[in-house]
Amino acid sequence: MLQLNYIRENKEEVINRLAIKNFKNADNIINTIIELDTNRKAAQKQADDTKAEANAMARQIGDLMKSGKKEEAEVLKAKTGELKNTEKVLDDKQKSIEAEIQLLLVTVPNLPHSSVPTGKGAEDNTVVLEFGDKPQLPANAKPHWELTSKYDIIDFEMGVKLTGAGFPVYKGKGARLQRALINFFLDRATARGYNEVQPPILVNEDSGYGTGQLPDKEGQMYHATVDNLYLIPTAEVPITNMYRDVILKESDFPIKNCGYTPCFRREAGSYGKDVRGLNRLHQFDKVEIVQIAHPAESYKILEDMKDYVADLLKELGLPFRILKLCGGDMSFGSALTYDLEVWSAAQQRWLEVSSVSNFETFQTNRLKCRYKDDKGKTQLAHSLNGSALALPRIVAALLENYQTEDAITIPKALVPYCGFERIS
RNA sequence: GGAGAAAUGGCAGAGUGGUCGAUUGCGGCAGUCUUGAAAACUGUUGUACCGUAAGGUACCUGGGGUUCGAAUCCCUAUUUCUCCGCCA
Repeated sequence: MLQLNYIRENKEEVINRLAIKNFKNADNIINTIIELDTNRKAAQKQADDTKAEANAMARQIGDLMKSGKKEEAEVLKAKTGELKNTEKVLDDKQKSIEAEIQLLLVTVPNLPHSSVPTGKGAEDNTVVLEFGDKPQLPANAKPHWELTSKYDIIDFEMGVKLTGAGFPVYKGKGARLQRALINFFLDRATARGYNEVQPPILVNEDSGYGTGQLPDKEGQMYHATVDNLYLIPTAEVPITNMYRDVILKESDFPIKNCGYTPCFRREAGSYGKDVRGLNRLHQFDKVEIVQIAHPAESYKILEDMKDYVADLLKELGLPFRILKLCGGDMSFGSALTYDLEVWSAAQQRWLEVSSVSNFETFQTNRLKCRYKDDKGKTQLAHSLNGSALALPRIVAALLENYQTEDAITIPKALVPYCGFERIS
């Protein structure tokens, strides 16, 4: 959520930058918000003045009572009735304007960073790095969904029986590979100074709002309605919400957390070949890295996070590329996003395995995550997060890229974690 | 799940209808003293909104109510603690 004061003071700039995100009707919405805010201020002034008057009168009545002047007190009491009514009306007015502002404000996306390229969609993203050689596969190379059944390591049909499509059952060395990847990712992250946390995978409504999944992406989360809890779509939600309503000290920075959780996404509305095999699941495993940063440091940190994820892919020996997303392809809350995609050799396509973003104050404004600066003033912190990494597509690329005639070779870095060198 | 108790500022802990945004202690910050530090002493120390400012308003877990006036009384939700039950 953008800061109202910032919108007021930088109206033209806000409208121009929203254009880069292809946000429709920005001019109209921003002007309406500012106008409503002006009304709100006037309403608050009136309400506050009325309350001040009522408070003064109550004090007077108290004094009169104490000094035994009951009749005078009664006279004043009679006067307060009208004041109370006015108070109620003005309060309601203020509240309804505030609600109106809020309703509009949550529809406005974050402003893109000045380096974000313009563009409409995925085709306009900038490739900032392409790394590694695409492997030459044997003539009869198979896509991962055939390999998984050939070696009996992932059972999609069993998942359908137990739950439904998009909930695979990992078996034998397939299951072990999952565990190996999770441990590998967590070990690397902690070695880089991230503090490992194991958060709940169900969160309440407040947390959903805090990181912005609610209200707009309500339909994308599984909702346990009996207790009004949501299954997390990413560990970003609980880990970032740990800093909801928190005032930090400057010396607390940098705050680096990582965590493994299963992630749950309804993925309502996605069908077709993109969802085959491991390409798109309803439940999957992911290690997430999250930082709360000093605003002056956040872009340096973003680069560092991006480079860290790239290092993971290098260690796994997967060819990858890094994209800087254009305005039209960026997520709602992000100011700058790098996507990391691995080359899936049998599918002959890039698969997104990580998205690393700086949200600047967009999340922390809603979360009320602040710090005291050197002048003792409270300021909003910056929040950043990235996948490091999501498992399914990594597994897909590993299986496809490392396949031989009769086996799948495990990359060196993973062997100590797997306890085997090949799947055959 | 049943019965009872409780929730106050960074922490501890007073406050049971009026001048309480809240006594006090600890912690934090600034200063005095000191070569420096500690100790001691002095001062200061929540957040948000409105206002150029003076100042005003709101917040004592959340929501609602009683009252001229609520941290204080009532209702409700949540959480915590104790006892009982159940249980990985």
